[in-house]
Amino acid sequence: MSDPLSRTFLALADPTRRAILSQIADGPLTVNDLVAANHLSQPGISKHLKVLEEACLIRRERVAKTRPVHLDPAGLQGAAAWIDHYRQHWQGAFDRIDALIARLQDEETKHGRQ
Amino acid sequence: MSDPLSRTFLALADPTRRAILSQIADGPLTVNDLVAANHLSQPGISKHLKVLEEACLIRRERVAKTRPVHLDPAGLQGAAAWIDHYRQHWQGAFDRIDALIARLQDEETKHGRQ
DNA sequence: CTTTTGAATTACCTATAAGAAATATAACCC
DNA sequence: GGGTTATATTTCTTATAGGTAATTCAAAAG
Repeated sequence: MSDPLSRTFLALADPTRRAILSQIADGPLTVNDLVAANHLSQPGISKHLKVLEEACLIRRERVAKTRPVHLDPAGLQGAAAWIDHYRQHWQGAFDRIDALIARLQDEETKHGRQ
Repeated sequence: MSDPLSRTFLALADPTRRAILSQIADGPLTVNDLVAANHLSQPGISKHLKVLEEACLIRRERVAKTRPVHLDPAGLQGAAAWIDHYRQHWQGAFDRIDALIARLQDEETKHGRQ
């Protein structure tokens, strides 16, 4: 219903789902592994996995009875690209803030001296 | 209620709010400017701005009657940091995919020759 | 002080999300 | 086939999001 980027950010806007991504970062895990790692019911985990899958943040394969869950770079690619597009602006803002802080500290120092 | 990172990603999970960030990327705009730019009611815009502010994605100052809206790098800093932490994994996945594609193309070429 | 304008808040409605519990599907084992 | 295990789907409830309209607040202008 909503656009892919919104789906991706929405999927990331949940601590459990971010935890799942973190847990599969170093290799695939089964749904049961994820149920054990996140004290949540199995249907709850499956629902989160569906959200992550529709956001292209994970992929699921089929190994015998289990469905190992993998990181999918595609969804994160979109989010990272969007953020990168603004990074220069933020960087500019960082620089301005750094400059402001430096200036204030400098003036404070002068005050202290007088 | 939820953690800062979830608030930030949730704030980014809406096209109108991303549009607002885009519109103020090159300089502050007033609420009325944003109402005109996004066909949405004024209370609607104000509600989005509140979400963005609580996610530390914008700041609002007070100039006479108007409240110019600025980008705030703080919120995006958190989101970017989280994503960067995983970028290496995705990059690894990218590389594996690239390698796979290259290998498949190579085999296809061999097939074509035979 | 009254009016006007910019913006925030409230009230309300509808749609969707998150959670648990129950049930269904799918693959393996005997 | 029948049982078991792994996972998905459905159903229900509660909470929250997003939208509009009406009201309120705040600052400026006359």
